[in-house]
Amino acid sequence: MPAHQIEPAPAETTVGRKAASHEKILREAARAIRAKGPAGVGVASIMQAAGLTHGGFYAHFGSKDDLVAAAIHSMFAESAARFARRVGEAQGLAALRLWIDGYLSAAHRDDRARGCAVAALSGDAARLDRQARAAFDAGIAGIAARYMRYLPKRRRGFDPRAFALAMITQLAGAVALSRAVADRTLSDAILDAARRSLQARLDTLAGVA
Amino acid sequence: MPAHQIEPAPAETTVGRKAASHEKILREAARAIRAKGPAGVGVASIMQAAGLTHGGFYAHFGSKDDLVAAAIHSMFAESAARFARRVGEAQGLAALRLWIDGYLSAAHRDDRARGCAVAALSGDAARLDRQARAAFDAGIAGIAARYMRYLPKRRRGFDPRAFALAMITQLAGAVALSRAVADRTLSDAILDAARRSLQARLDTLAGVA
DNA sequence: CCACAAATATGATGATCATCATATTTGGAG
DNA sequence: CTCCAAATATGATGATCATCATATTTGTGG
Repeated sequence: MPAHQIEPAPAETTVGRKAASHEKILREAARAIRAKGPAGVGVASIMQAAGLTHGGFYAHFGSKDDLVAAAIHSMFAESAARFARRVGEAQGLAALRLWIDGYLSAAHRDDRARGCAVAALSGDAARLDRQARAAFDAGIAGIAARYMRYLPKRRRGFDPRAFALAMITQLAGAVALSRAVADRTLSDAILDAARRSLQARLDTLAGVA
Repeated sequence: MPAHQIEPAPAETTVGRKAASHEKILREAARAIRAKGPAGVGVASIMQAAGLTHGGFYAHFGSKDDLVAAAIHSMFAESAARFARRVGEAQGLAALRLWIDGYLSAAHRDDRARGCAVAALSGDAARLDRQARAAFDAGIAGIAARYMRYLPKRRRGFDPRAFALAMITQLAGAVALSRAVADRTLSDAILDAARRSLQARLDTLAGVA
């Protein structure tokens, strides 16, 4: 019964083409929204990036707000996949160390369009509509849960959830600020400071565990 | 020779009125830009908030971009004053502890229009013009210098500048994310986690110092 | 091979916005 | 008390944008 949700429709068929267009629009929206902000990007330019014209948009999404919410959802799904790919077989704190180094890298800073949604959209999310904010909240909760799986269990003096949340804000805050400043040296120093601070906190955690 | 820069012109005189209007526009711009983002606020609505009509704007600022840059400059000046007022006579790490608790409070989260420019604008700054970004960079450098004055001196294993930068990103990242999430409980947990993490890092620093 | 329906394109519409040209108000000098 | 210049207001202009109505294309079943 759920087979039709899994099987992609043949690309040749009409319905398959519509689905392909839908995905393309979503992918381009996710890129553009991260790069220019939800308010900075227009429906027409997203459609053009997807190789279509603006008029057909409303056959795919009910409104721009709907698109933004769907795009945010897809960004977080992308992030989960990227996390899995990057940490690979690493276990425990070693996995988080790998993730932190990639997150706080110049490459991530310089690829806003494909980077983490939290770093790209924390400043804008508060101004979005209910749907989009719900997608954002769900994404944050998912990231916190993911980090917690690689942290020690709760015990006296250690709260894994609080650690995970503090880690998210340190990571996203550092990347956001490193993009905000124009001076390259300062930007690099910000990433480096956050990386060393977080890795040192993991050292402490390892020592106690 | 610099006297005329200090003496405010009498409010009754024509030139005094213009200066008063200028200040009012700047103040309202600083509020609106933090609340709605630089792209989310229009010249007309700022002028209306200042009790004027849109047309007179260009007698005060050369462009909206000029206004944004000036507003960012004034936000950081405000922040410096707020810091001094809040920490009062406190010295060393105790001063930073006071500041951290105020920064990571629900009151700050809920007053975006008058809060820290870093938390409000980190996500938008990268999209602003040269002038505005220069004002932002200068503000960040000023904050880092301020924090460093309350930290131990540089020594083996401790880099005050790196600590200050990591602190800025943790603070601003946490407030930005606490505003982004719609769920109040999660928002409170984010602020609390960041506060505990930062205060614990200051504990470590005090132990070593 | 043809006609229908789904997918996409073309082309409005009304709203919002930065900017500017011109008109009106008003404090203060004569 | 009158008139000038500075300050502010009124009212365009052209651009961009979300949305929608209508036309055109195109794959596919008959």
